[in-house]
Amino acid sequence: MPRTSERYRDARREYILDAARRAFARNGFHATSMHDLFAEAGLSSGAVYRYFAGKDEVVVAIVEDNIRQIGAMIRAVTEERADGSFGAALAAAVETIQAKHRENGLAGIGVQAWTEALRDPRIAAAFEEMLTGLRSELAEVVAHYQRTNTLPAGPSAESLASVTIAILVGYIQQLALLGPDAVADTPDALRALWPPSAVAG
Amino acid sequence: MPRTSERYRDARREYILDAARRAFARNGFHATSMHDLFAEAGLSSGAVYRYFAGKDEVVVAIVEDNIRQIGAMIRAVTEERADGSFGAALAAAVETIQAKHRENGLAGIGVQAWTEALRDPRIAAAFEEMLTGLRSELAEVVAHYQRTNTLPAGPSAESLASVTIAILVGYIQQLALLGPDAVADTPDALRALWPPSAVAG
DNA sequence: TAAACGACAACGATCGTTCTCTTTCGACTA
DNA sequence: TAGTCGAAAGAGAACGATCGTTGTCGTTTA
Repeated sequence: MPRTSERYRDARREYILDAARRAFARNGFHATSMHDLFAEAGLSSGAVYRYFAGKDEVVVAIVEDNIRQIGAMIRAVTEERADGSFGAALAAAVETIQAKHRENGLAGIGVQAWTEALRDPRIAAAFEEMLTGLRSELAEVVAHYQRTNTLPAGPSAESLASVTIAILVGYIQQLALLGPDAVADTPDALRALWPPSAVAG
Repeated sequence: MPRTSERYRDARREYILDAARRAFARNGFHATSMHDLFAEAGLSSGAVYRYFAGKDEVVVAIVEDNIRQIGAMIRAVTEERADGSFGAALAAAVETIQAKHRENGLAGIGVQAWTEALRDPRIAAAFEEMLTGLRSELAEVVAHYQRTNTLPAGPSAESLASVTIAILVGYIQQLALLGPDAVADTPDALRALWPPSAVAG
């Protein structure tokens, strides 16, 4: 077996995915042809097709990675900031997303991924898992702020978690469509909406 | 000139757009071929191409209409509810969007439209106009709630308007990806977050 | 040295679009 | 008012281009 170490194959796969991410971020999933991808990667069709069964598989791999990235970022930030204010945690999440977007077009891929979820059951399932899982995890964080009177105690923690996710999703959309500068003041607004020791509800 | 009244042509165009909307909501912009559209409308290619120069023009027309619809709904609700609470206005907007989505798949078309905006300059311009226009209009509404201490006075009204738009955009995404039932409790959460006479900030 | 890797040409299918021909109907004329 | 003409509307076959994919053959390496 020549050149067939698992390490080699994984690295090659990742190399192709990196090229695909660049091409997709530049021109979109559908406007990017496989030939465009071959050119971006500097590889032949044969090389790429040895690692991916088809274009759909490349797209799914990229989307699933995008979902994991965003989910992980939100989880990490909200959990490690659990001692600060709710607004500060949200602001930190938003700032992390923005920084990542500047370096690899995270938001654009994300918006395209939502559209793919409407059509591809695998992607839809990945999103449903991520969104519902994130909602129940955020619900625990939110419940903490409800107990400290930063957030109203009336509504369920899950419903507040949904609104939290909506804010982040909406931020990603504006990041992709309007650019980072247009939403540069969002973190300030979030911190002000839910400051360290406010009492709402 | 046979059958050439402006009324007839407009009605015909609208008929084709209705068929396109159904087909696009079912299968997505790209997975729907022109032949699918011909079948859905019960027309020949010649008939459709007499009213639209190409597929892109159909997509742009649908997207621009979708943008207008959503923008108008938000404007109407937030302006006529300016006497109630901020949370109630947001909840009403969300409920209006949900009702419209149940009847014509508004949210799915919307999510797809965001992706198209990344690639088509005409759609990008339409979105930028809509989002920035909506932001400055919502800023006036928001400023009113800032004066009545429902919203914090610290951040700019524009930045709070951006967060407001993010909530609505994020809600539309969840509506499209998870379905109406998964976000049925969002209105309650919004009303609780910004109740009639709360003091925040 | 055998098996995996990779290059490259080419194929088959799909899809958007066009072209030609027929049908329909409003306007003008006798 | 009846008849005719011409232009717009519509049908449908077909075309050309694109694109994803495959198959073959040389190359590399454990």
